[in-house]
Amino acid sequence: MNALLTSSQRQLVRVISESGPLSRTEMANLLGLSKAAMSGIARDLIDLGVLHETETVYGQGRPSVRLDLHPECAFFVGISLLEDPAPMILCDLNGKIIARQSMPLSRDPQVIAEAITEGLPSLLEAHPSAKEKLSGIGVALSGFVDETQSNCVQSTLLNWQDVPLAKIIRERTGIETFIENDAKAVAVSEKLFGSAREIQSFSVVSLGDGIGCAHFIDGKLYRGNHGGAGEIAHCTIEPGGSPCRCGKRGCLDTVSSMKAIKEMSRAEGLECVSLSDIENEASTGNAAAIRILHRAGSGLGLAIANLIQINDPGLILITHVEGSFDGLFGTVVNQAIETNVLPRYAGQTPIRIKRVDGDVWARGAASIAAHNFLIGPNTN
Amino acid sequence: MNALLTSSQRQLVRVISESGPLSRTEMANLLGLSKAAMSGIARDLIDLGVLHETETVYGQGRPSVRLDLHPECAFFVGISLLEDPAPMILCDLNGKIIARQSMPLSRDPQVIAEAITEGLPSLLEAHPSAKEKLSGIGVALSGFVDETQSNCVQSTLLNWQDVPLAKIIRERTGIETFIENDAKAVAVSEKLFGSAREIQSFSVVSLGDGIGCAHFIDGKLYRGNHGGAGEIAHCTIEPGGSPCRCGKRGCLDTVSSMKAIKEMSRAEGLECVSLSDIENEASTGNAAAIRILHRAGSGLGLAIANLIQINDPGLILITHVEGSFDGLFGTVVNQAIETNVLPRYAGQTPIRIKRVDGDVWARGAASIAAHNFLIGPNTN
DNA sequence: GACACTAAGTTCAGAAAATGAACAAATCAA
DNA sequence: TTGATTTGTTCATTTTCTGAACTTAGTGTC
Repeated sequence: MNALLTSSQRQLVRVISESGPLSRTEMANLLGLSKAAMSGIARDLIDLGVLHETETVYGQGRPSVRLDLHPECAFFVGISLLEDPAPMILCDLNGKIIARQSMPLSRDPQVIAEAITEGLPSLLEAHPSAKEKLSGIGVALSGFVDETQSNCVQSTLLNWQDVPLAKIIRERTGIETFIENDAKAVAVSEKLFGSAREIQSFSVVSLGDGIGCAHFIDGKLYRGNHGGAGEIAHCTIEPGGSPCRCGKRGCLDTVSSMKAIKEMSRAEGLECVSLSDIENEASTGNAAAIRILHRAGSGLGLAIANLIQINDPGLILITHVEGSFDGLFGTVVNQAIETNVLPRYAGQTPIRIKRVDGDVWARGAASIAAHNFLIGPNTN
Repeated sequence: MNALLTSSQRQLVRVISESGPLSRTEMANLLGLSKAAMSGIARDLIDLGVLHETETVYGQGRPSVRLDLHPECAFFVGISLLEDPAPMILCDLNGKIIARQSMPLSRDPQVIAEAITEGLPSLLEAHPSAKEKLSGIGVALSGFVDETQSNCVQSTLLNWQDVPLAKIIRERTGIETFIENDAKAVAVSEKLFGSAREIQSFSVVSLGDGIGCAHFIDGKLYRGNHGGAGEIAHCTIEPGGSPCRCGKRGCLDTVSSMKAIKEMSRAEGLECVSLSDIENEASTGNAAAIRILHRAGSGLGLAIANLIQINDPGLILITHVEGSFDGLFGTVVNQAIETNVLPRYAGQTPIRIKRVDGDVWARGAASIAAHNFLIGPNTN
């Protein structure tokens, strides 16, 4: 179906997915087409079930009718290989999750493909229309993915090297499949479903056991020359600092990741199992807890400040699963960003904090499939 | 003339400017058009004088004829407002400088426009065809420029705030004019005329009295949300370090710029007026000189490593006017990059050093006009 | 409530751009 | 010399877009 859309239809779908519902006239202006051409394109897409008419807006003259993507014109499956068991969700074109289950995680791509194939029927069971209009599978994983979103070039976590996972799953299930790095998948889902819809250039920093980061530049996910754009976790923050598992020293990952914070706490003899625990300790005046949070926060803040200086994004979106940004840690992060960004820019770059639930990765994965459905792999 | 080209013609011109001479069949494949369509488009562009046939390539079957941009189909004037007197050059579509003169620098935009208008006749005097085909003026300056390349949002050096310089010059001379930040202009000239032609994503770091940086991402200059992408000079490199004129502390600019290196030398009592002098001192074992170069080199290396980690560019091009990269400074920069980049990427990002002459800025400025002529402001 | 006024969206003939297929052109290989 | 091969052209046809006139569905005014 994707391939059946003409290039103008594609452009229109893209514009709506970025800007939300628009009238025909508005779309004609945005795309630089005549009203006549728009009229035809819109009619075709409505007939195809891709668009539908929504609200009517009254002003002077004939009211305009806004067109939006029909949320149920396509459905997507998203799978996260970052957790065990691996979550598997079904969602519509708006990113709404309509079914959820899980499957065992494996390091063998064939076994993964098999598990997905076996899991699909029950996932789709209660949703016959989704079954019919299933348009793609997305898989999120920790590692480097090539620009075709088909091959995992390298994954330490899964111990992979050049694994054509997408092709394997595609062949096994018969469904169009794309894979993506975890942080990049989250960025796409924020662009497509989330709070960064209308922003052309922004970066997502995802804070969890590790630290991920991905950039949208001029409306497109920028993956970098080796798929490594956004590897902020291994920026040197403390020159000559603690050794990192990557082989260098003083990486951001060794200072500000949740894993690092917890390890530092343990080393200091604090009995903390979560960020909240450490925040609590700090708020009661525990010097070690304060020191750890300060170090972690200023490290992350410095890295983000560098990112702002280098790329001048329109938004920094920090996602975190655990803890909160209301405490000392968040305060220090914000302060460090302020003090390390050019004064005339400080405060000019919106920093948005978003607490995400356990579905982030799976939803991100699904958004990769949705993105390929909407925009297509080749951005003409 | 620019406006007279159709969108297909534009695309073709762009492809050739990126890939160099191509046969009609190759272009048809690259643009996804039929041979028939290509044939017509090529004919039109040849008739317009934009393209011309170059070498004939023999293989099996009918030989193919490569088409290239006609270097004399358009001429551009480039002016650098970074020096006094301000250089003013005339160049063709290949970036070849065919005339050169200078004009007095001023802080008054009206006076600048006047000086340009007065300088044009003598610049064009010996080149009647250039006079006829003059297609644009480019101006490079130190400061922030908005995305329309018309307004200087802010320039400390010129003490400007929201100056619509391009419009003023355009109105005074009657010639299409674009302005650009110095580092970004150099990046464009490297993409258009220089060694980064075929690379889609790369960063230029220009080392001089100050440090500039600009990114090409997916074949387009990325200027950032406030035009501030590439402000690497004010990344914090030494937290809590020396105060910078920007108001922060420990900026790269305070450690690694030529100005900083010279100031540090003076503070150490070294009688050095150029980088070469300091390199000489260092090579004879002068501890202070070695310390200064080490500090400056590792600062710059760290900043570039951060840039690589964050953006994973296909090339880092370091341009420098003064000194050389053969000595201690260059060695330390390279080492610092190596040790601060993810080991599995170290050495994967080509670092190219380019010594540039005094025409860089003016040629960069001209390339901005050329870019707008070739690709147009709106990238459709 | 009749009337003008406004702006959205449609229709349709015609222009513009791209295609497919057949063909001409220029070479190599045997 | 003949056939194979590939580039590039031509032309009728199809696809896509435009301009202008028109229909539609409201608001504002008297």
